[in-house]
Amino acid sequence: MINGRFATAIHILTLLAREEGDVASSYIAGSININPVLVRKEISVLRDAGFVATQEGKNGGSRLAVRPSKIRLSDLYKIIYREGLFTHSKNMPNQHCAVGRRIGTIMDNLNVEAEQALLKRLHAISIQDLLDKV
Amino acid sequence: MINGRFATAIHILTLLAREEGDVASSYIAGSININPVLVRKEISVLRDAGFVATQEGKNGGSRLAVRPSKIRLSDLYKIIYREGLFTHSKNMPNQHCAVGRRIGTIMDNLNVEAEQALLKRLHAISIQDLLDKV
DNA sequence: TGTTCTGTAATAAAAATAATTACAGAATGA
DNA sequence: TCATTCTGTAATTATTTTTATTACAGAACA
Repeated sequence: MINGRFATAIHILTLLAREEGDVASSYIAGSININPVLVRKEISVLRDAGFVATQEGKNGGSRLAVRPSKIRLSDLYKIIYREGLFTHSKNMPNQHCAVGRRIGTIMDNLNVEAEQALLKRLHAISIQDLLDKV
Repeated sequence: MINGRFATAIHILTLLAREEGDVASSYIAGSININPVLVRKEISVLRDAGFVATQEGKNGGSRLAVRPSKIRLSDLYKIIYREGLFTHSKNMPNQHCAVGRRIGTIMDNLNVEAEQALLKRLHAISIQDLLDKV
């Protein structure tokens, strides 16, 4: 679902987009109302993607590394749902049944279609757009 | 995610679309490789929606109640994800923070946008279309 | 009237998410 | 220098969600 990590990432980035200096993970966690460790983990993903920069040590924290208008939600989606939002069931369908044999491929194609539709829409929305709504 | 119940429903309907008479839940469960009770539960939802008809008792089972071309995946999606695929986190964000105060509405809007994009695509695909691929 | 289906409730097991604890290392500055 | 306050990350626990199982009443049929 689009919540969970995706919502967390959006919240983090929108918050950072509004703040001047380095923002501590505990502060961000206080705004989202989740555990600071989860924030740090998500930030490490965002950092790997080049969206944020982090300063360790006292008075440290994170800040945006690019302009908010450069962060599209489609990028975020791809980073976070690397393995596809619409994942496989791990129960192997019955291969002796014609439908069971084909359903895997059918669902795969469907997932691709669905994700493409989603990404196309998310591509048009940036963190700046969300920021404008705050 | 699009799997789980959604994939189950699609599998059930595609199977029923290929079969002549009433199909038992245990047979369907054997094709999907899940528990028959889950199949019966999902069928009860599909029945409430008017897509399938069920015959109880010996030699009973389910069959399609409408033509496969009349069942669009967008309909299925709506039936199954009544409360929205992209649901809320139940942690209330910090209302003393400007971002925390607005993020709920922002995510709600985003979810609507995302679902609309998804539904638009799913609207163009029917069970008949999937059947043609089997 | 026994057999074989369904419907559904209740419970248990498994998987996915989120929270917490713990601690080493980095930067700061008194 | 060294106490303080940050981060990063591993390990564990707790919670929630999803799936599976068990159980049994009722329907239809031969």
